[in-house]
Amino acid sequence: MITQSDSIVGANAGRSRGHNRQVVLGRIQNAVKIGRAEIARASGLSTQAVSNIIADLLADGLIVEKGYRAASRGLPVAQYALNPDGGFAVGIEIRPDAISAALLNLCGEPVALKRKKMAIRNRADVARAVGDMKTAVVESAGVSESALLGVGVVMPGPFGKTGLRGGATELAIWDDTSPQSWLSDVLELPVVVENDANAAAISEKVSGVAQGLESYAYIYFGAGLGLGVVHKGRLMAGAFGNAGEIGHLRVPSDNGLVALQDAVSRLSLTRALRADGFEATSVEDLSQLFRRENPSLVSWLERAVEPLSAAVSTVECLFDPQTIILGGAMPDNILDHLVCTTPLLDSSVSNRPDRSFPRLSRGTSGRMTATLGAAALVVNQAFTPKIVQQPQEV
Amino acid sequence: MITQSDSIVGANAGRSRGHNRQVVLGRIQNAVKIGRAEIARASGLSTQAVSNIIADLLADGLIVEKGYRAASRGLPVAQYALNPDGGFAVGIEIRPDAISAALLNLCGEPVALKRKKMAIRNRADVARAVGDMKTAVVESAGVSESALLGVGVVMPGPFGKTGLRGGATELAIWDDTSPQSWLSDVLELPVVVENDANAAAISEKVSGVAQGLESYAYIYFGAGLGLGVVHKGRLMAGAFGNAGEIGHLRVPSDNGLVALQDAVSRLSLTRALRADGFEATSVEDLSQLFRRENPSLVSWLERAVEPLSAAVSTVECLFDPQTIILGGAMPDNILDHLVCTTPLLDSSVSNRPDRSFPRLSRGTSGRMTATLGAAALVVNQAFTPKIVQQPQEV
DNA sequence: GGATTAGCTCAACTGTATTGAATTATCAAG
DNA sequence: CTTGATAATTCAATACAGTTGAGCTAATCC
Repeated sequence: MITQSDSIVGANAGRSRGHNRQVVLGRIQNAVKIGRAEIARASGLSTQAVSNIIADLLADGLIVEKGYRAASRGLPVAQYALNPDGGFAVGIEIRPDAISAALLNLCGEPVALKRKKMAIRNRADVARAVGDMKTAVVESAGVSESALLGVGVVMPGPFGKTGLRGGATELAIWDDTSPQSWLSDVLELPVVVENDANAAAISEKVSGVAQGLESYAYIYFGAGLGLGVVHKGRLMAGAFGNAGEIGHLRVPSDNGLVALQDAVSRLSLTRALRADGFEATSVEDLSQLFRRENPSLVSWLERAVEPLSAAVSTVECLFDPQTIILGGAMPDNILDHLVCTTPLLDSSVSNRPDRSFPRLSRGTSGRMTATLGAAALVVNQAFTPKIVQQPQEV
Repeated sequence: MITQSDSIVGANAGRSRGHNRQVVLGRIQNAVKIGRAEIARASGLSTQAVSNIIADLLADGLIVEKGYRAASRGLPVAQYALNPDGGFAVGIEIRPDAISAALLNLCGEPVALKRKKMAIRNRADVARAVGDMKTAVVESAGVSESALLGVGVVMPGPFGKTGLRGGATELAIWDDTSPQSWLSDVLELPVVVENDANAAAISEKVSGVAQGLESYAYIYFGAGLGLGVVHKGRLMAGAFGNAGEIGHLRVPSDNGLVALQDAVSRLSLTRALRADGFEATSVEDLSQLFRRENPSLVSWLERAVEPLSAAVSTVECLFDPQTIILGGAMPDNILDHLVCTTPLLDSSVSNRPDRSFPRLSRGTSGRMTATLGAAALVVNQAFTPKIVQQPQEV
């Protein structure tokens, strides 16, 4: 995703403070309600340091005091929680034919959504559309510009020149500078650019089934099929930002090996339905067809589970995640059906007796998943610190 | 690998210094020879800070001055390089029937190797064997205990209870505490525990074809087949330490779907040869059979490339690595042959026009690969800092 | 009601990195 | 061959952030 390779930098007082702020914020988010002493224990900082940072965060309005709790003995703890209105993140999803935007508060709750059909062909279109949508969504929620944490932008991958046809490549905006940097210049705000699957994955971490999870995978139904992988709390984007092109995985099906997304994806389903004379343009249409046990849909589902099962077991083998989430532009009932009916191999690293999460689960679905995810990327950054402890030092 | 989930900790003066030392060391390792000013520019630290750290590292004997270079104008830069004898890492590989050990210097060059056949059944066996081998290898190289950076231990995965049969699980040493912590107690040294594929992957980073690479994958021929993935300079171990169980991937072959390692692995080759009446117990035997164009071997190779190709394209799809390295307990000539003959899909994210590394390459091979890798894990830790810069802050 | 416990604050202290001026050694130009 | 420009390096002072230990406070336990 065209991140400028996260370079590793030296630490100094200022950067340490920034990091520690994020550590503390992350703990608060994770615990919902927590006191200073507990944060200190969990983060390896002194209570005093945590106290100072808490004071900062209060002053910045990012957190609020949330009552006292008399634990066992001792002075009752003053608890803190995120201030939902302490900051807002804009999420923008760009597709060749439409653009949508979302505004999320610090807790990851949506406070505004917009969607607009429009053709986007070049860089100027993108810049204008993104700017307009950002303004629209911010104004409709009545949020001040200064409360914006940043903008997350989602475009379908793969990014750059690859051996895969199709995708956003055709927007032809990847040529010289990275979209991340020029969008950041245009918007005068921090910008994160990701593909839809990765954004959806982070969305589940910020406010969804992946809350508290460290390592998981998200199989995303877009036009094709994408995979977002979070490992130790961080997105795994691949050397060139195109990891997780799971749609192009070769899987066995009735007619030999096919690309996974030819068997399992929104597009493959739409095509199958159309071949049988059914039309479904929205997620709701599909949901209805499923409720009515449309034979064409049922047959597609029957054909889809085997390839999907192969993909799931591949992901389990290679990533050993805590869970695999299914989500995206599909109705809940279909996703739930897939979660229930996809056979899981017994001979898998994931088939461990002591699991605390199901091997497969359903995530956020619907049209706006990726857009919400775009904003979630920004919220997530506020909570993800930079330091990873290593076992020991030299 | 049963790493205690790298928890994220707060930064303070001491930890910042530790981190910065590693940043500086990492730069020196990467550049081979480098001056303070350049390190400062590359790491985002002031020259003064780098100067102080360099003084520290010199005092600790980890680096040495390596001549002056009169660049264009100005004062000639005083250059520094790693001191090969500045520290040593012990690597130990445990198998059910044998144990081997290696000693690597700071530059990643082997200075001692040992191998011993012995049955290892329980924890006491492991503790004794590891201790003995460590002593043996350290004494044979005449290195002082105080120069030891740590011990890397490699055991074949998968770790813990999974749905996979076989593997080191049967050593039954995983029950209560993690081997990492009790071995560390026994040896009174920092210990890293990893599986063979991951160790081999890191070995290539420390002194091999992956030097300077950020994200790559290593397909490791052990008894079965393993995958080690390095992403942004760090090992990707999976939530439970069992990522990369690529051998259990279901791939298409002549007789339907099979586990990859039933078609491509040392064991599968040995079996194929035995079925045709040939015996090959060592890597050298295999190399000779290959040179003599043994028909049984040739036929196995012909059958192996298709499944291997499927695995390679799966890895490309899901990880988008800079390169995929083939290595392990196979002779160079066979690995080279596989690198050349394995078909690579055109429709892959990895098929980019601007590649600077081949999609497939050969890594270190032979019996000791994993043992060397075990030690490389320790060396690598000395160079891998804890802070990952994030695009921006809140 | 006194002892104990635990959260929290205050103030002094410490460790690191930064800053800006001074020093040194080389190259390039006159 | 001298002079000025250039860049690496060091020195000394400063700033920043976290730590430490004493002291305060408000609960629970006995």
